[in-house]
Amino acid sequence: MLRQLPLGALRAFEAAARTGSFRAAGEELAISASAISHAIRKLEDLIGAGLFEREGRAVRLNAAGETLLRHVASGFEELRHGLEVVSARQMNLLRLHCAPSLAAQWLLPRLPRLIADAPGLTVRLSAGTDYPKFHADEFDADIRYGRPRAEGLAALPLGEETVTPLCAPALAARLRTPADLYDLELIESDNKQVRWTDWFAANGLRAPSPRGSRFDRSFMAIAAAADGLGVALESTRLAERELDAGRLVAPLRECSVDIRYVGHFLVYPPRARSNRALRTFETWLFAQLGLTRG
Amino acid sequence: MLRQLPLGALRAFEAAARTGSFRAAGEELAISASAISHAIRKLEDLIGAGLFEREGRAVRLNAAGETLLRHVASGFEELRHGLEVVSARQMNLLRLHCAPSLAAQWLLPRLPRLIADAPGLTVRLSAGTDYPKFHADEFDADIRYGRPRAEGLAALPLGEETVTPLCAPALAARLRTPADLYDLELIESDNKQVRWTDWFAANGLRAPSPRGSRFDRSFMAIAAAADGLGVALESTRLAERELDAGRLVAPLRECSVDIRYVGHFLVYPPRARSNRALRTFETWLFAQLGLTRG
DNA sequence: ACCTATCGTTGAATCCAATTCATCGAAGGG
DNA sequence: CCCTTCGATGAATTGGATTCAACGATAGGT
Repeated sequence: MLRQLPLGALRAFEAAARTGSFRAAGEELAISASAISHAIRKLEDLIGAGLFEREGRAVRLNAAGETLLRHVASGFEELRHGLEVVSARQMNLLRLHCAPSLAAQWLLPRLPRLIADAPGLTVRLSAGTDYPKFHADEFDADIRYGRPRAEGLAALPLGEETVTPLCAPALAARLRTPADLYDLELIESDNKQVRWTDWFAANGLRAPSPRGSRFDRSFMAIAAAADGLGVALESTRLAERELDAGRLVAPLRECSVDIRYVGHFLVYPPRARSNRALRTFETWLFAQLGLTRG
Repeated sequence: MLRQLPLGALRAFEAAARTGSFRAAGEELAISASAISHAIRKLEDLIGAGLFEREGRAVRLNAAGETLLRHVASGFEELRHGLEVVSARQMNLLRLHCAPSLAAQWLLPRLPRLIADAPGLTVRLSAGTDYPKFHADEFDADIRYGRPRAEGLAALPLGEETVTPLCAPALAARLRTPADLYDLELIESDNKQVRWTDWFAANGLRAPSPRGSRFDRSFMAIAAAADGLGVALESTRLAERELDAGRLVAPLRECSVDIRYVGHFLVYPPRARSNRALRTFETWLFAQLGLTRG
């Protein structure tokens, strides 16, 4: 069934259709324009219909050609990607997707350490809120915020994080008790599981009506808080750098009830168990978090 | 970028991986087993890793091979399918998807007439309740029950249908007024927009509590009614054959309010406008239904 | 244990399909 | 009007895919 697939001709067609020129296609494939012409003629004879409109010395795809191009392009892309995946596995490449704030605040600062700890490992990191589609084999693993709903995926909780009010040192003097928050600007983070309402409730207080800035990324809320814009309610893990550098402090940590919860998960398809790069990374990640795997 | 895709080797790999045998792969591709061996060795050299485990005279895919096979299989399938689509267009083939009951009750009996009316046209008909995915180019058009939600599709209403109580002639004697239905078995059709409740309401009566048989396909409800199992509430278009043959009658047609509504739609992607087979079919379909297009 | 059949491997030889070459016509740009 | 660029075409060529032939390994039968 695949026996009579004119693969070479299809490759020539793809290049010609994409570039819109036989000459350009030939250059791309390092063959002559004549070869492209022959190949496309062969295809057209096979299907019994034209694929290009010849207009003088120019060529333009017709409807059938457009249709064929869609299929052929995605088909070749799939082949190319398949080879890339198995090659990547061999070269110890980890294709990692990560929630944006954790990537920026926690993972990126540690990448040099990872490279040092795991010689030969190379990491390709993508940050985004979209959920990567593992079935398309675009990524080996994902660190995501929130428990994944999808079935058939391994999801390892990355330990508990502590959520507490954070602000610049200059503001901390005005913060002795949770009730002092009523007088300050509260920075709200969207898309988070723990919000100001929850924190006030845990401390037996009514949350004030919404005011202050809103951000839809934790790292922006943290940066805003460090700039003195107000008090952010964020995970100490995500604010680790600012806390260590003294740009942020957690003034109520000793005199309030902080919220602990599991925010992030390492997720990958079961078949990735055999991926050497991922195994290396998982071990390193859990060690960095002070966790034992399980 | 596609220049160095070893297409021939990938084809050999696909056959070998699928059949699990180099010899079988060779037979399928009409080349020798030796050629398969050479091709796969070339692939393995290229990616720098093995794809098969050699165990004596047997070969078995390893993890990398499994991964590559998934991609390569779907890639070739896409190429093959692309050629099929453009070839089909040329041979005046209409790949039609259709709601099951309309296909069985209305379209199938008319197919001989279509073939006669449109010489050279060939039809491939699939019946199913699933919505065909046009982006995968599996079908040229769909006749579906209910207005389609999807955007970016042309959806032509196929005229109004009349829904009225239908039963076998033997039962019709006991049906003079809508109220007589209280004494008879009512056949309920699931997945329909018009149900007994609606019909009774339109006739100023309270619907009796559910009793009688239930079917999830109209053609089954119609067959059951023709067999004397009770009274079905169905479209006269779907019951056309049984009504013409006298196996079913519509006893209340003259003394009740029947429900008229648009149940079926012809749906296709905009690009299909240039499809000759579809144009032929659309013209024929509207003529059969006594409709003017628009 | 022995024989036989089957399967995959390997390197050299072979061959045929893909490609090039040479030439042509057509169209656009200056 | 000349010059350049592009694609088409058919015959010639070439190099990469394929076969060939010999070999090792394994399984099954007797």
